[in-house]
Amino acid sequence: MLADTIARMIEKMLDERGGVIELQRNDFANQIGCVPSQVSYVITSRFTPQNGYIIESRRGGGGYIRIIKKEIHRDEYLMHFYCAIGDSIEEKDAYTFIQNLFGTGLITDREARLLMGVMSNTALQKLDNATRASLRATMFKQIVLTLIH
Amino acid sequence: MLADTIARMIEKMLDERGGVIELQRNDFANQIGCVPSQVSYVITSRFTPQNGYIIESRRGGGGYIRIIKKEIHRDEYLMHFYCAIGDSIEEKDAYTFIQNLFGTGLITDREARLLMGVMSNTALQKLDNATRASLRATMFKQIVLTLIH
DNA sequence: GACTTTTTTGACTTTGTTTGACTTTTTGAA
DNA sequence: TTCAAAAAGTCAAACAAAGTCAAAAAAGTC
Repeated sequence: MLADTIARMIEKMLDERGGVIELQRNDFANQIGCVPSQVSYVITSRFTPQNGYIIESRRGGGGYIRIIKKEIHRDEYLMHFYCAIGDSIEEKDAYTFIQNLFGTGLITDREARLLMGVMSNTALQKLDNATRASLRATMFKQIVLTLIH
Repeated sequence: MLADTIARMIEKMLDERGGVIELQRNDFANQIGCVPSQVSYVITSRFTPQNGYIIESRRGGGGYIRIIKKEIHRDEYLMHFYCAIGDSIEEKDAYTFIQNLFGTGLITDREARLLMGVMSNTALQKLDNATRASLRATMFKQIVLTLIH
């Protein structure tokens, strides 16, 4: 499919260029052999802010479309995270934290589920509530340390 | 019966293709000589998650239906694993177990490290030795359940 | 044979893609 | 300063799939 092909091309370029590219819509479309608005379509449907991209552009002579792949400053974010943990976390908050890690792409879907599993009340059912919560905090710190690695 | 014929075809393809196929509903229906929704029917009635299949699809130009057969070996192995866990595990044995999961490709390197992290004596330092060990067992069972998913 | 469940079919809906015509913004030359 | 050319943006129509649903038909069950 055309749209996918174009998306792959853009991704590859982003990879090669360290996360920022600038392209001229008409030229690019021409090169591919498609209509210019197809390029717009691909960009608006795939390179969205939700997916971690920033788009900037300018019209007129010498115009361009700039695509930037947002890269989260992992370690910084993680340190921040580490500090936010405190020394006791409820199951619900733990889930939110994990969702967050997933949301920023620091862990995968599966990792999220694994971690929710081991932190669930079910997994920790042997412990009383206070111990559970405090344990989660320690576990979390351990996770962050592993991610910083 | 039509539905069964189609189901057999799909199973055969899955077999030949190592458990993953992608098909275009209209083409496929055409090839068989049936109406497209018949294909949908077969998929929803036979290739269900309960039966160990995962279905993914996309509409629109270049759309497809992807059918994935979950490995049974995996689940079998995991059940075995689950039973082997017992109700108490030392740190060292936990590591061995995790290494095992990694060795058989059931978890990734990173997942292994994350899990070792949360199961380490460090993470569980608040607890006395016996509780730690028993907790690890519960956590492990939770992990296996997540992996079976 | 009456009743229930499963299958078959086709009409209609929703989602995703492609294309082209038209609009807006920007630049540079007369 | 004005205007033409060069971009990119917008939008809607046409097309390409897959999804849904319900009625009719067939197959089972007792």
